[in-house]
Amino acid sequence: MAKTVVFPDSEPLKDPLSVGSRDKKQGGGKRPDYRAQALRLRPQRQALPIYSARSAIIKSITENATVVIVGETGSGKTTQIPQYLLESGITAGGKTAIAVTQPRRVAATSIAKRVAEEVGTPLGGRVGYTIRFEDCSSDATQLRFCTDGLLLREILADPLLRRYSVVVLDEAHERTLRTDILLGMLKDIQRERTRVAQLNRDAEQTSAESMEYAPDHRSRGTHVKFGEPEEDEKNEGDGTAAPVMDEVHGDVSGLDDLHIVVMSATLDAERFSEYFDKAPILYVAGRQFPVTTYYTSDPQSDYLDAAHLATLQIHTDTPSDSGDILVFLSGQEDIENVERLLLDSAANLPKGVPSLLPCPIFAALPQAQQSRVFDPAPEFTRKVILATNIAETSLTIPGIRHVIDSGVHKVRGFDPRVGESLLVEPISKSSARQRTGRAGREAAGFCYRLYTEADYAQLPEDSIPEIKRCQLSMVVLQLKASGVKDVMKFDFMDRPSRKALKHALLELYALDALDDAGELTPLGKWMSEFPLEPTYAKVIYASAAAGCTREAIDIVSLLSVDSLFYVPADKREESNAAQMAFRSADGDHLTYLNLLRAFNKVNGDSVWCQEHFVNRRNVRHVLDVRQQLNRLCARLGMDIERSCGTDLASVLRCFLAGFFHNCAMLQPDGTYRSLNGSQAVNIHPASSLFGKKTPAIFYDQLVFTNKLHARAVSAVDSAWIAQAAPKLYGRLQSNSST
DNA sequence: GAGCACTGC
Repeated sequence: MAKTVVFPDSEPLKDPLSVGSRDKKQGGGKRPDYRAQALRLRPQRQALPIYSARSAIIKSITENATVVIVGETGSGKTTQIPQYLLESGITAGGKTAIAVTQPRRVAATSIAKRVAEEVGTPLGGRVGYTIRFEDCSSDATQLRFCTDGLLLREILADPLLRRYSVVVLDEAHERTLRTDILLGMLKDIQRERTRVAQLNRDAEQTSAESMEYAPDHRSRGTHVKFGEPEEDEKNEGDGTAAPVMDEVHGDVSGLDDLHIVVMSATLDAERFSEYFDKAPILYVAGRQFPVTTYYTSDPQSDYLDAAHLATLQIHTDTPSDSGDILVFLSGQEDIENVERLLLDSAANLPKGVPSLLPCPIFAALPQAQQSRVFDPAPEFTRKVILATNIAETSLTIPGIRHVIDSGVHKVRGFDPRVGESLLVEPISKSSARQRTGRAGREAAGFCYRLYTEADYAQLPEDSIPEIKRCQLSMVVLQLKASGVKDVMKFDFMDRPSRKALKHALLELYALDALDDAGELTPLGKWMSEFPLEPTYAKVIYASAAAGCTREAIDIVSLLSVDSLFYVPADKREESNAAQMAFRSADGDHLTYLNLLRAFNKVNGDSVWCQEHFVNRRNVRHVLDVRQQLNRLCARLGMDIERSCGTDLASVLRCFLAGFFHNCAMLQPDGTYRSLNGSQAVNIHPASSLFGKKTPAIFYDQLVFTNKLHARAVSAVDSAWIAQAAPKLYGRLQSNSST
């Protein structure tokens, strides 16, 4: 079944502009000479390892419903295969398009740019990209790069993905939550498209007057009214209306089969192949420089210490022009510790040894400091990049020849009984190989694993797919909204536990997104329109009746990033003082709101942000989310300017419509206990309510690290909790008066 | 007394 592609292929590439329709905006004289540029890049394209397999790849994809392609780093699969498809004429002269999904936004945009250059068209013409907040595509776009999350949203609007004849899933081996949902849904869509296409072909043959399609299994749009949510619980919705084919599938005449291409970097291709009914697997050789791997002879009890010593050893034993050092650590704390150790040692290096410059990089680090890893090191200096997993896949740092692998990373986990966790765990073999590969991007390199070879042998082959270790309420809502009746029977490539699925169903039921029969309610359908966790969508819904939609949208947007502030380890006091300016006695939600207002007042001034330890990039992301939610809410008929003014208690109250499960009460001994599980809950030290004895609180999330921490906490009156969830907590008395 | 990485019409 599996075959290796090594066929020579002498067929020259076609003229990029002679294939398919031409771009609309031509002429005018001033436009850059795209064609000349494409011709210039052609020799590079033809020199890629994958080029020799070009015709075999096209043949396999056009002849099979699904093809799995394994290509190592540097094979060129990501940029070339989409172009081969474009050249193959699979888009029926431009009537249909090709979608290529990426797990990350930057990848989608940068690859689209590169491919547009190679094809010889302006970006947004025949080749374009679409990511959240940014659409660089047009009606002429036949090759669209997008994030996998975006294609998922597209399925909600177009359940059969009618505009596409091919969907390419890149980086499928990463098994992100969205890749896994896409895999399942695409399999479904492919089956339905084949059926419809067959009917179309039959109809063409017999020219039958009326075609009959099987009963529709997808739900139709319904609407939700605002103003009196108490009253319209029951009599809302039109779910019983007779199905109208066009509303569901749109025009299906002429609809053809959907081709799926699964691209993966590792050798777990067999599993993808099995999942897609034994789809053929093509292997494409990559181009990587050799990396020599070393293990420690004994297990290391302290990997921070080991990382520090290994760095010094490499630095003194190899010439400084032999490349920079990249150290993989688990998180900010690790990184700051190793940085401190290195700075101490760097100050005491023997004479004649070049300087050592530690460069930390992790997601929460402000942009300005992140970009330092890309700056060339000063004269006679070697850079040591101290990184989290961010350097494993998300960004590639040039100049790296030495990799030090601690063998650990932090993993977000979820268990319906224990809740969410964030713990340091050993990495997988494929992750270790990925880290190693980072030393061989530009030349032969070295990888130093801070664990023994025997330990390596014990590591799991692959990490557990995200879908098996995260909350599923949003996944389930999305599946329900795209017409999956029984999520327990959905064909997941890796099935989440029954418990986790049930937990999600119960959560959605509690939020009134599902009814007694487990069917999507009109409110549930409404909530699924939001690119948000269902709890947040519920808060926005409740804000209409509470008269605080403005504030609800603001705060929900603020909660969509995980660090509004950046606190360097050595400036905790200073930053605490600076943050007092925004602090609300009611807790973090209103503190964040104050921050947003202050940020807007100074127009996001970067000096102001620095002085207040505000993460500017993240607040700007908040503004993007806010704008998107504003538009969506306006479209759904909400009054987005409806504000509660100074009555901010009503916003907090409104949050309980989504967060009644996330409440805790102060105990006589000064600790907190959660209302739903009676677990001991600790207010996170970064919270504005830390150390305060607030009688009743609700929190945005509960995460176990070394303790169970409530992050983003606000004070509430327990009577509000009783009113938000009378069946669960109706007995609670108010704690505000007296 | 302390936060891995992503994503969303």
